[in-house]
Amino acid sequence: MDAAMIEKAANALADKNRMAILMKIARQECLCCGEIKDFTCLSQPTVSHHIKILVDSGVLISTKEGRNVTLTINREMMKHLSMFFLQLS
Amino acid sequence: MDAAMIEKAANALADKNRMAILMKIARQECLCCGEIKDFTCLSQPTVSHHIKILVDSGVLISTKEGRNVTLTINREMMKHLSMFFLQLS
DNA sequence: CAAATACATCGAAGTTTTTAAATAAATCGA
DNA sequence: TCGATTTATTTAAAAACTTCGATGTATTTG
Repeated sequence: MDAAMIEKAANALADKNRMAILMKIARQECLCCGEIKDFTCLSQPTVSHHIKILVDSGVLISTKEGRNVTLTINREMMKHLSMFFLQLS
Repeated sequence: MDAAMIEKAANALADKNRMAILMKIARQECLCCGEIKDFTCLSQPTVSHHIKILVDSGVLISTKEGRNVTLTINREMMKHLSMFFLQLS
């Protein structure tokens, strides 16, 4: 887990809407894109864009189920992030 | 430590140069702005701008000593960040 | 006090990001 | 197969960010 990966994950969380999506999924265990669209006040393409950033950064994991995409927290990434900041404390 | 504070800290680390500054300070214990300017390839106003973001977000602590500003890691913030991600893991 | 040093602020240029409408692609149900 | 549903992509505009030169402010030194 080098600085570049931390930076990428940080970038994914450096947005109000993406942070809200993360917290929502943290509470609900998992959600699909449509549910995230309903939950936020964003358009479908915008949600798709944010989801892509969260998944590409490794913060979320997406699994396609039929025509739905289910999103869950990447708990391994959360562990890595936790360790990174613990080492700086 | 609410989501808004995490988001702000994440934003501070969502930049290559700011992440490099954090890692440098982590290794060197503390630095002043001039040393950061030398270490990076950035102009003095740009360094000042990045330092401000890092300090305002709570990631770094700045202490004025004469005409120098010394920067250290805010280890309490690092602990909070570590705990936040641990809870999501 | 004047000059030098260290950092902050202002203003502007260039780049990136966020956003949504339009459209495409894939999948499901009838 | 056809229409509906779900998500992705393209495109374009607006907002935000990064950067640095010029300038300002505070502090130290001679």
